[in-house]
Amino acid sequence: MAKKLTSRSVDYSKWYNELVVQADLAENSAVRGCMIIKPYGYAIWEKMQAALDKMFKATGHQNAYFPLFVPKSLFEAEEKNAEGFAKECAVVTHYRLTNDPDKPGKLRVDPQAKLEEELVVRPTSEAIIWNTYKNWIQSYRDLPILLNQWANVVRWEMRTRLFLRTAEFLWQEGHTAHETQAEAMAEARQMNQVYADFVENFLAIPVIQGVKTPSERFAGAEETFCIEALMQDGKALQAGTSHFLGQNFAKAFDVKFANKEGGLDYVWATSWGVSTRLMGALIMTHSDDNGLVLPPNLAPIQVGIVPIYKSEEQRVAIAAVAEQIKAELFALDISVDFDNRDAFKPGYKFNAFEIKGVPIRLAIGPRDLENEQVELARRDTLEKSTVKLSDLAAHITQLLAEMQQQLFEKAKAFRAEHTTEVDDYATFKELLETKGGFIAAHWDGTAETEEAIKKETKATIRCIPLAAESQPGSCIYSGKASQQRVLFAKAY
RNA sequence: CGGGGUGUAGCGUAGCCCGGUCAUCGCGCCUGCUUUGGGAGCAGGAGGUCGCAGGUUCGAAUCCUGCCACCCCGACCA
Repeated sequence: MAKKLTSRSVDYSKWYNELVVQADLAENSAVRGCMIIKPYGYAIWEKMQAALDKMFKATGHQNAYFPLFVPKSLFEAEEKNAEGFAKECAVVTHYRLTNDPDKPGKLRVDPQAKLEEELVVRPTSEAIIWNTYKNWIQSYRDLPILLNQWANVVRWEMRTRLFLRTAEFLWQEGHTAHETQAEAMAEARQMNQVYADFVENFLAIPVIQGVKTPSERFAGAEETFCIEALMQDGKALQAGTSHFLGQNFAKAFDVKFANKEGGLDYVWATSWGVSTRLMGALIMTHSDDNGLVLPPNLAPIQVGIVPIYKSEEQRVAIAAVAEQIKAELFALDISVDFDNRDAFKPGYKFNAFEIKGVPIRLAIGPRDLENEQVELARRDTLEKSTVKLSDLAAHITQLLAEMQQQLFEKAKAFRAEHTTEVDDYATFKELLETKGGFIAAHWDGTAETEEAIKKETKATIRCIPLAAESQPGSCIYSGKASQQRVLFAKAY
């Protein structure tokens, strides 16, 4: 079962994997590095999708869908992007299988069916989309294009882990085209802000907004904005990115438009995405030794009801009350699961709801019936209380909102405790090994220093925070002058 | 692709060095009874080509050879 999270000595990865399985979210597939998302896990993803989609629409975006396959010639058009992803591409080379003459009953790839041009399974869709935008854009009147697609992508990573890094994953990717640099830059910033709002308000995970250093930038981007979160084991997790792509893709795919002055300009671009990795962030931010803890806004089941009875008569009477509560909460748009299965005992059901992270659990027994009350247990604090039936709906409505807020505050307090300003390299190294978390330190701005620190400590610059005030200092590694602190951490 | 390791029931495992009632145990599953306010107890039961293919031997989960798969460490990474 789960071990203590806070101890540095535990095998966190084991804890994480066990938790994912126990909470019934996902499992490894027979396909290498791929993941099967189970119904309960997918329900959470759907909630994320719904909330994000609403925010995208509110900022003027529409959904569309582009092909899974990218012809190699298109893929390689934007050199930096192609180079960045080349090492992790799945490639389709044939389109047919045939009976194997040497092994009866077996199939082999038909050598006759070799594709004229290989198809890359998209690791991201800039190439195929910009090849399309070329045909859609002639004039400034065609701009901006503000599209998003919900899709799967494939990145053939060496090492995989449920939700955090799987060979195939689900995500949304926004791809926008603009008339001016300023407009594209504003879009990239806006979407990073949308991500920050979403993750903080729905997942209850506090994030730091920042920009990536050149070496950590998305392949093909001129600026990468990101939101960085801190997990309970002190490691950082990149939760979302938004890229200002400049005119790189427009130039690679020759996307020009006639501007208002009658000249011809290259289009300015952005792309932005978040993935099922957010599920990993959710798990690692809030969960405890008893299992998953879900913020009410994302919980597929917000209230679980457990009946406690001895006789069939009691069971019927309790079910009547439970159904009534369920109907009342349903009318308030609160999702309820009344677990009336006779094959399981109450203790088992308590535990099952706990593992799944159901925010509020109600227990109703004969005692409660008599007193017109229920026992209410909240998942985050594990506290129990007794609530009168007459007050129940109002109480739950308020409590759910409160829990959402408190989970966020708790995570924020944790992050504050685990963010340290450091001015010398010895302390920096020691902190990484002991306390972990974010370390705000001065950096001379060179890739060499960044690389050296990474080699020596495994810590990377997570981001240069947008909100940071300028503060002169000297680089912890080289001692050279620096104008502001950046955030270092070991990361997933 | 380098270094290390592991394949035994749905899952997790013992046995392997030292061949011979060894196919072990736990979880899960099925049946019955008793239970039900924090993961039930007892009794009975089902389920395994011991990764695959050869070899050595009277006899192989165990020894040998070759394959295959997976895991961990490194390079890579949302």
